Amino acid sequence: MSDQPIIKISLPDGSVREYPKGVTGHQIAFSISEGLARNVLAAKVNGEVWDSSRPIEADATVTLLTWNDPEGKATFWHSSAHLLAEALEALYPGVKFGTGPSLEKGFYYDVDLGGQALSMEDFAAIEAKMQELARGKNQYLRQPISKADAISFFTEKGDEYKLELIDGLEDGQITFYTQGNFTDLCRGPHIPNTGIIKAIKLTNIAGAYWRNNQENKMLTRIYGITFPKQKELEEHLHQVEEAKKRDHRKLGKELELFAFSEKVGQGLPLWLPKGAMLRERLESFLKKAQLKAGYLPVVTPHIGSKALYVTSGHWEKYGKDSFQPIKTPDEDEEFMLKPMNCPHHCEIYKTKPRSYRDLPLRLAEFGTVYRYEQSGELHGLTRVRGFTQDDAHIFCRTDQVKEEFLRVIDLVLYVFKTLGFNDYSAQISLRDPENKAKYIGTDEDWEKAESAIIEASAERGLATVTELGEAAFYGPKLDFMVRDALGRKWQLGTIQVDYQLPQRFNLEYIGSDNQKHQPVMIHRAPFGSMERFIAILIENTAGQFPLWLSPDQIVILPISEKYADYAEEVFFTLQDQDIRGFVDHRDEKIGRKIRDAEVTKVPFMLIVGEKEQSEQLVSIRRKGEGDLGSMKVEDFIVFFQKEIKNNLTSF
RNA sequence: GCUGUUGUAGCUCAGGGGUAGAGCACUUCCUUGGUAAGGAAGAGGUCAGGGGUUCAAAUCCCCUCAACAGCUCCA
Repeated sequence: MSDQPIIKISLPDGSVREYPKGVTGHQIAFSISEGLARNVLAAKVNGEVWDSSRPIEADATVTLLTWNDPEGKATFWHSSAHLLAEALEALYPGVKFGTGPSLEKGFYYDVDLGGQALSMEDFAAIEAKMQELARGKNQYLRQPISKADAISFFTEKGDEYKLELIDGLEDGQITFYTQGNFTDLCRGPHIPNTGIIKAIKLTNIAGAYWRNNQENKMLTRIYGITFPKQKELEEHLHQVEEAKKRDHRKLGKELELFAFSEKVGQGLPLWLPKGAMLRERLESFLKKAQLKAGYLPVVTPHIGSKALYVTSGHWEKYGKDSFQPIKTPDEDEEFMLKPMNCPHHCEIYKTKPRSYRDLPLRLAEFGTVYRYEQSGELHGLTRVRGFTQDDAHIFCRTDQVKEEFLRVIDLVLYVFKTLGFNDYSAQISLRDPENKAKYIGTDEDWEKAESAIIEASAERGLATVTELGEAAFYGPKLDFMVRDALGRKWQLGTIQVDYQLPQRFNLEYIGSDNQKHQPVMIHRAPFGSMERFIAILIENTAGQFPLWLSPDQIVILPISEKYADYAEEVFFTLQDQDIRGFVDHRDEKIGRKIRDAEVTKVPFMLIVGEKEQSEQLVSIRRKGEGDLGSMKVEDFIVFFQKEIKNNLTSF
């Protein structure tokens, strides 16, 4: 009616429009343009995402969400999960449902098929059913429901998982959503109707524990992804294929960087010559920076007596799940493969009395450690059982913690920047306030350590996310997380403040007051581990490493065997300038040699034939770019060294 | 650790109850070639390992190991 109350809707462009009370997101969109109305998937009302069909009853700030908004996609995929569930219920009567959320890319639904096995071969039929249901353009209908009615609905259906979820919900806050013949317990929101879902692909199937708890039953998790257009699905699948080509396990084999052997053992990488050279370069790069940053190198053994880990607390915490103790001919004598370097470093600290003038003491070691990771966790070089940490422990006074922490952040950022790791996130990992028993140490120490990390991160302007319950058992951490080619997240650099170990090892120093004090320890590793870092480096660069790291920097390609001597001469000149590579003496045509050099990702090809030999030149070809013309060998050396200098700045 | 899938030549993969296949790589020979694959011949496998069914098993069944995907874990 004309005297309907009016409400004010603020839109993202700053405009404020008036609509009758009860207007929906869809109606607002329609008043702007028909095209927008067609594309609206949901509406963000005062910061909360709503169905675009839900009436707005008061003045509000509204953002209309489309496929271009992350929240629009999330809604689309969540609704797709419901569509999957509807298809499953149609094809597998009696199926029970766990949860079915959207993901960063796609969605899943956890289901219990009552012992019936489902495989990827069944996907085609399920996808077809989903397509059929999508074409029905069924609306997603929201329905608030009382707790009692919700319980009776799912009791009748016999779905104990939904009943368990309802159990944790508050009466009056419960909603159901129905599309077609399928009704689900769901907070929403959803897209207007199933017809918007045009392209459907089920991608994977795997087990997942109910409510993420190992003690619970394992459900079948079905993953999928959907798009509003077929073309977008095709593009997505293409991208996934491209990403697979960057997988470090594949490239590591192809480029002969590392290998695994069943006989050596699971999760124990073998570094091949090219990989070892790459790794050594990375090590010396960091060693150089650390020397400038005031670190002192130390070297400690690969094993330590069990007593060392009893003192550190690692024995109690991880003893059962570690490689088991090494015995000696001496009864009762036991050693452990070291799972961490810190206890050894604490003993180095204790080799002499320390004065406050000695602090901070920064002890650095590329220390190889061994951890018995769960077999299901092992993954290429990113999760292994023997790996080398670019470890260091900073022993300092309480008043130096923040300054030291800041200096470590700077070092980590330098490392990341030099290696082109721009896409990282900084995560502050604190202890789980609900479960303090998992950790050692007093509340006071934890609070001091946690605030030191939070302050230092803020001071360096890091964009951080905070995760509760992710701390190490002895202290909070600042972790630098990156993603691999397939989008999985891994921790690389880490900085941890620790008040516990100094206590357990009775570390002390004499202060200016001539009294004994306890130092604070900072554990830190900019790479994290050489193995994982190199894995990510391989994936980031697709195996095309920066010139200074490349195992072979140049290859010399003689046109024929007649120029072999000249090729050797050029090679030795370059080798004298520390330029790495080899001469391709094979009895092949130049086209073939070029192709093989391209495939093995050698940055520079130096072609030598009659013309080059007679004029003392080399013809330069850059991988991926092609012919750069001819130049004198000396000029190439200058050019080459300038290249390296440009992307390898010092700390 | 759990659930599922997979395991055939150095690599990528086809095959499938009746003597083991291809391409690339490798070896030898021919070719001495100018900017992304020259030609020919040859060699190479206990079909992951163990057990079972069968006249016969690489193939079917069971166990073990490993890899892969996800979950759980991660000092």
